[in-house]
Amino acid sequence: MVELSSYINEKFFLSLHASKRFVEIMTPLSFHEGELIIEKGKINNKEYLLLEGICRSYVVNGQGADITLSFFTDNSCIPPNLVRTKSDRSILNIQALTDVKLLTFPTEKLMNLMSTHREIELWANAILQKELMQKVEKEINQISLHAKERLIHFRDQYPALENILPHSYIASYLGITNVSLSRIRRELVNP
Amino acid sequence: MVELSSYINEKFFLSLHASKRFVEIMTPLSFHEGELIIEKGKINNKEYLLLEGICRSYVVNGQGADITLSFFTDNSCIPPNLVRTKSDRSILNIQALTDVKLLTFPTEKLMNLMSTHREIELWANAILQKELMQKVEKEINQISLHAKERLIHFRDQYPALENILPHSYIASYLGITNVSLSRIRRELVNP
DNA sequence: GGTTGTCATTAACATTTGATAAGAATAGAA
DNA sequence: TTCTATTCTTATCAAATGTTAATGACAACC
Repeated sequence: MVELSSYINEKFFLSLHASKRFVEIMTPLSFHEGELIIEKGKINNKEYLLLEGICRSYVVNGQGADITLSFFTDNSCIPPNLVRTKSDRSILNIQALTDVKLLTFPTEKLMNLMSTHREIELWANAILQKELMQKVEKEINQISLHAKERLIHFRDQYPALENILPHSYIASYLGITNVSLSRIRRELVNP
Repeated sequence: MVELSSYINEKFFLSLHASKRFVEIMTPLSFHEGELIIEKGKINNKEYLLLEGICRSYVVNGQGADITLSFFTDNSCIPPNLVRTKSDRSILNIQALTDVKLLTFPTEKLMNLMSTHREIELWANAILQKELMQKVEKEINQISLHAKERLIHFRDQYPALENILPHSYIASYLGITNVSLSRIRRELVNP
C-alpha cells in the first residue's frame, strides 16, 4: 500500500497525503488485449487510472464503422465519468489495446474527496480541463490541417503507437481511411 | 426581479427556488453585433447565460485562419468557465454575432450555490455533459460524414443561422471552404 | 443615381481523399 | 515448415474538396 501511494504521488502529480487518501478508495483491475473496459450504454459510475498498457475510446457510427475518438497510454487518466456518461450510462466504448493494469474507484468517493480536499478538487478539475483542451485542439487540427499534417501531429503526440496498433484504429482517429493512411506513410518516408 | 427568476425558471429548466438563488448573484450584460464577449488569453472567471441573440466561439489557427468552433442561440448557456479556460485565462474567443443580452455571474458564486443546492449542482453538471456530448457528436460527424451531410445536419441543428450569418463562419464550422459551402448549397437546391 | 466594399456564387483547374480490388507481408495454427 | 487469415501496401479510377480568380448581388455611403 505504501508503494502504491508513492507511485500515484509520482506519476499522477498528487501530494503523498492526497495519494494516500486515494489508495484508501481504490481497487486494482486488469484486462487482456482486446477486452472492453467500458461498454456503451452500460451503467458506469467509476473513475479509472491507467497504470500500464494502451486503451482507446471508440463509437460505432450510423454506417456501422468503428471510429476511434482517443488513445490512452501509461500513467494517464481515463476521462472522468462526468464526460463519458449520460444519465449514468456510458456514451462510448473503452477498450484495452494491450494487456492493461488500472486502478478504479467510485465516482461518488472521488466527489467526497474533492469536497474535503482542496488539492484533490483542483487535481480533478485540471484533468477535466486537460480532457477538454485536447478535444478543442483535436477539433481545430481536424478542421484546419491536412491528413498528412494530422499524422505528423499524431506521431508527435503518441510516438509509440503507430508501430504497435492496427492502422485502422489510427486511421479512424485521424478521420481518414486505412488506404489513405498507408499512402501518407509512404509519402512521409519517400517524399 | 420576480420576472427574471420566472424567466430563468422557464427557459433554463430550474425550479423557481433555484432561479431565485441565481437572480441574487446575476448581472445583466449586453453587447452589440460583432463585439467580443470573451477574448482569448484574457482572465475570465464568470459564467454566462445567453438570453437573446447569437454568438460563436472561435480561434485563430496557425495559418491565421479564423475557425468557428460552436454557435450559441437564444436561451442557452455559454460553455462553463471550466471548459473554456486554462489557468483562469480563456482558451477561445466568444463573439456576439447579433446584438445580444446576457446574464453573467462569478464562477465562484456558482460553485457556492452548487455546494449548497443539490439541484443546482445537477443542473450545472448536466450543462457540462451536454457540452461534451455535442463535442463528441460533432467529432463523429466530422470524421464520418461528407460535407454535404454535415451541412444537412447543421441545418437541422440551427435552422435559422444559414440565412443570418456570414457563410465564412458556417464553412469553417463545417470544416470546409466558403467555395465548397456555396457549391454544396447549390447541389442541395438543384440536385 | 453612382460608387465602393463586402460577401456569395461560379468556373477552371489542381490536389486530396475515397472506393475497390489485387498483390505483399506478417503472424498464428495445423 | 506450410497453410491460412489478417493486415498493410499498392494501383487504378472516381469523387470530393481546395485554390485562385472572375463575376454577380447587394447594401452602405457619398
